[in-house]
Amino acid sequence: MSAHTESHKYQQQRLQAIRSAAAVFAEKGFHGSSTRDIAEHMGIKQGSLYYYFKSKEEALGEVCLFGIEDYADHMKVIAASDQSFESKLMATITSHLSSYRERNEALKVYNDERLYLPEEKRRNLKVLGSGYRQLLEEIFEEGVRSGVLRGSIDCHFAAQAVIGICNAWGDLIVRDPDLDLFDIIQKCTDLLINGFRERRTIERPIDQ
Amino acid sequence: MSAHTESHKYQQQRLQAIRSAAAVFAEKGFHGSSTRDIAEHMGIKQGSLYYYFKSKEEALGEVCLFGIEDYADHMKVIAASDQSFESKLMATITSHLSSYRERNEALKVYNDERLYLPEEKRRNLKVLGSGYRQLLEEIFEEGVRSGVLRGSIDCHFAAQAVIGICNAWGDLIVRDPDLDLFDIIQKCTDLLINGFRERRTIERPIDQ
DNA sequence: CTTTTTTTCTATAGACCTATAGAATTCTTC
DNA sequence: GAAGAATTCTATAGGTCTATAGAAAAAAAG
Repeated sequence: MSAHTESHKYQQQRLQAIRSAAAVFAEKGFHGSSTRDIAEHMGIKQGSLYYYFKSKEEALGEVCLFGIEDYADHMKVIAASDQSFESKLMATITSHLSSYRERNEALKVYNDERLYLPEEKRRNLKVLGSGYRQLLEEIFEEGVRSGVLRGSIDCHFAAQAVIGICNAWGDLIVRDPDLDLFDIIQKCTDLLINGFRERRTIERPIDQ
Repeated sequence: MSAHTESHKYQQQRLQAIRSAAAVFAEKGFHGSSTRDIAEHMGIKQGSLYYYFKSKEEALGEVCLFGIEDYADHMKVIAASDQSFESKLMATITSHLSSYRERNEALKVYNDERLYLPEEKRRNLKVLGSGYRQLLEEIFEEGVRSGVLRGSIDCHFAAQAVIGICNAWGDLIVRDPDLDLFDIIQKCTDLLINGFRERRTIERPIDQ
């Protein structure tokens, strides 16, 4: 029963444990992963993992939090910035998809496994996730007010659609490292703004 | 070791077993579900389940097949039909989303759990899934040729995007039975065709 | 009603998994 | 380099899970 000085090494290793759990959960799912898998991934023995987590479930909670947290933070920066609607949308998609490619697997775990958390923890996480969606929704509302977007669109639907499409492509990106991230970002943005229909009027494609 | 007369009752019960497995897998995931859960769901004892499946994994395989099969069949009907691009797209979305709401949970299991199947079975399923996407892609190509869609769009991207957005909304639909299916179908179709941008030109909204 | 076949049940072997306890090791600090 | 603290290890209790074997029950056939 250690008195948790929260030493430097402890913090470092705990972070590593979260990363390892994220990688393993992302590949095999929460129930398909064993604590042995996670421990092996970080180069320690199974029992030692419990120095950092009080249970496997706590590990899942930390991974989900890690996944959504700075992701939601990033959204705040975008929402607060002084860009056009189109730039904000593209920045959102870029942030979302990049996080799948580069950052870590925690976002995927948040998306796919959080429902295995106990009710209460899930509610806490939902606050962050809803906050994210809310900010995105407000970006759309602003877009409508400024006349860039059609007045008839449902901003709640729009925000969900962006998140959905990003998660779908995120999964594909994780599975296929050869996919061109920037190409997908552009096409997603283009789709959401312009749709697929041919127009008789000549209009600039979205400027980046 | 029965000689499998494939009696009427056997077939009936096996189908029930697949349905039960689909329901349980959809709720708890493959690794989170036990054979006891599945058996209980169909009102028999755990051991009896092995009269219908040789392993839990085989059950997953059957569920995935069941999920994608008539779903892909339905796509063939749509693709072969003699409708406008817009009608075909809407029919596709309708079929996809309705299957989440009404039919069964097998499609969700196909989407989320098939990667836990052994390599070979996964390849077999991939044929069906790719066929589905292929048909959708061809619908888009036809749309481009007929001038309804912009010539600049990437039809492979478009098909993936449709599938992605349908799966994303499908998950939401499963979790929230109050969502208005037809409303979502219309908004998805509208988004994919027209995008969110305001146009100065006056154009009819998509006719249904 | 008896025999045969199909379906379900009970019981269990054998594997694996989580979480804990206490020993062993490594790192700090004096 | 000795004492104390932090980290990792080994070993295991106690639980659950898959899959099988053989008995029992139900259904079908004669």
